[in-house]
Amino acid sequence: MKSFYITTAIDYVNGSPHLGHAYEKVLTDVIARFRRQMGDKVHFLTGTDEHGQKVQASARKQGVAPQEFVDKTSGEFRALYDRLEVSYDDFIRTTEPRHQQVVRALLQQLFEKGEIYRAEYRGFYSTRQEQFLQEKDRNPDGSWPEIFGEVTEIVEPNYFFKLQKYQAWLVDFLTQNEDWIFPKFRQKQVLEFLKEPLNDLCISRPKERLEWGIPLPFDENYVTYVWFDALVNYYSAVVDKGLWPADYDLIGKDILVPPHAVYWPIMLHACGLPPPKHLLVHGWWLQSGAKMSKSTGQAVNPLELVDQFGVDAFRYFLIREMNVGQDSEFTIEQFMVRYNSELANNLGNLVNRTLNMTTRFAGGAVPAAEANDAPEKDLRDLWIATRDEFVPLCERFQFHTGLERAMAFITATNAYIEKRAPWKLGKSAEPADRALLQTALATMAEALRLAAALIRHVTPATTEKINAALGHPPGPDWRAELEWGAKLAGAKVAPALVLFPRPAESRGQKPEVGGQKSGGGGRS
RNA sequence: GCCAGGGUAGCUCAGUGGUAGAGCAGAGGACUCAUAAGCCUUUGGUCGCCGGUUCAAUCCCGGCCCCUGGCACCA
Repeated sequence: MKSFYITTAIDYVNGSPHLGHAYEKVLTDVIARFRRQMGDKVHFLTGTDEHGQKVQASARKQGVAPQEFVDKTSGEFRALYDRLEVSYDDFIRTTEPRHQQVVRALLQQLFEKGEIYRAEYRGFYSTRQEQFLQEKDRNPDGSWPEIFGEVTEIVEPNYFFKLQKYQAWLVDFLTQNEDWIFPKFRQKQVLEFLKEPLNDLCISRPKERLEWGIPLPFDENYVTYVWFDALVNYYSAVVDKGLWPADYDLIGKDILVPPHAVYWPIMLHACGLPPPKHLLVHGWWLQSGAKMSKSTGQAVNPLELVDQFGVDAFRYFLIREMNVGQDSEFTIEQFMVRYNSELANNLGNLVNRTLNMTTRFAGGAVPAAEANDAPEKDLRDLWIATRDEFVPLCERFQFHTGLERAMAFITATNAYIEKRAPWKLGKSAEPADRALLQTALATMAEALRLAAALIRHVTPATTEKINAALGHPPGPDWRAELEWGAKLAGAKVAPALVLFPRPAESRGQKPEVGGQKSGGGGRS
């Protein structure tokens, strides 16, 4: 059994989870579920990033200890992912001892090898914001914005990691591994970035200014600053499991360069470890719609759609709408279009009419097919083509196209039903008509079962409900579930099932999705 | 400014060196098992602009315009 280790970015807990966080985890989950179905032994890691200046400041502002603060906010992220049926195998928190130990061990190792040295760090510091500022924080005229208060240039000793030393190695690695990053064009951006010489990386902060961090093993007056703390989680979580390197690290495009594409592989290389096999870089959900809803006095938080329309509808939308790697617009209108036309009208209604007709015309038991004429054969041929195309699409992360094909098959199944018109056959006592009726009922039930099996990694609960309604306990082998057969003959079906009820909106009213304002573009 | 992505039907997008595609929306029709769902038919586009290569360009090349994002020690 092939092992497949996949990670998400860990979320910084200084804030609440939003659409961007949710998307990344759902996308990773869809990949993880797909790989499991394909027979891989999957290890799926997610978690939270919990140290640093901002967390320390937020905790102080709330008058609680940092640990108490991160326990609470980390719990929020985890609760969301549980709600979204994200099937992670491990949830790592950077405040956990198992992580801190590994970070300290790696730092000690690098220090002893001379990869870390002490030097003066120079920068402009805002006392009010308790942070170093960057050149891009300046106003166009060179002054510092008001919110930073007094800004002074300070010089303090810190520890640096010899990043520049490995620049040539990294360029070489990227040149020789053209498919390291998906989508491919992102890799070009990294090489572009590497045309400029790197500086070494400052990896510490003195404890008097930042105490909420992992102490450096070789100087307890300092804590680790950011990179060795955050990035190492992918490794520390599996250090004793023999799973490194990861097959895929999923990240947003905002944290590709420099952290994941430059710092991380170099850090690993300096430690004598291989880089992850691949990075998968996703885009952002743009929400210009948030502005629009403001003008109507009704802001929309996409996460509220989960409660209103169900987890699977939400997951379906995210995966159906986004071309992995690109950006996409999130609007409630588009969500409703997908929900109504694809989930409710096309799939949901197929489920209900199938169950209803089986109950009405066959006493609630799926008959055996008795004929195989052109309509059956055509549908079956389409199924074979759809299935054969679907798996490779998923392997290339083209999940949205896969779902489109699945929907086309469902549409064809609806069309097949019209062609056979079981409601007419049901009125006939002719033996030929009876046989055709049985064939039609068997065929539509089988097609529905197959369609549900196909999209299981995106809509696990829906697939389960459909199987249950069809009286079908799925087997352990997903590929076998995709074979057209007579698995359902004799199965007792449920009389009816409305999976995706049409909302008030479709009757001319806006859905109630008011609430607090949502976040921005979808950072991880 | 540099780099990248994108600019194709009202909307969201797919696509190919050889008379432009899908879904949704719009129009018409037949049906009634079903979530007033489903099915059939159909309107609709100088494929961002200008040049070039070619028998032929939306697709290749050059230039330009517009939108989005990145340009490091921030995650």
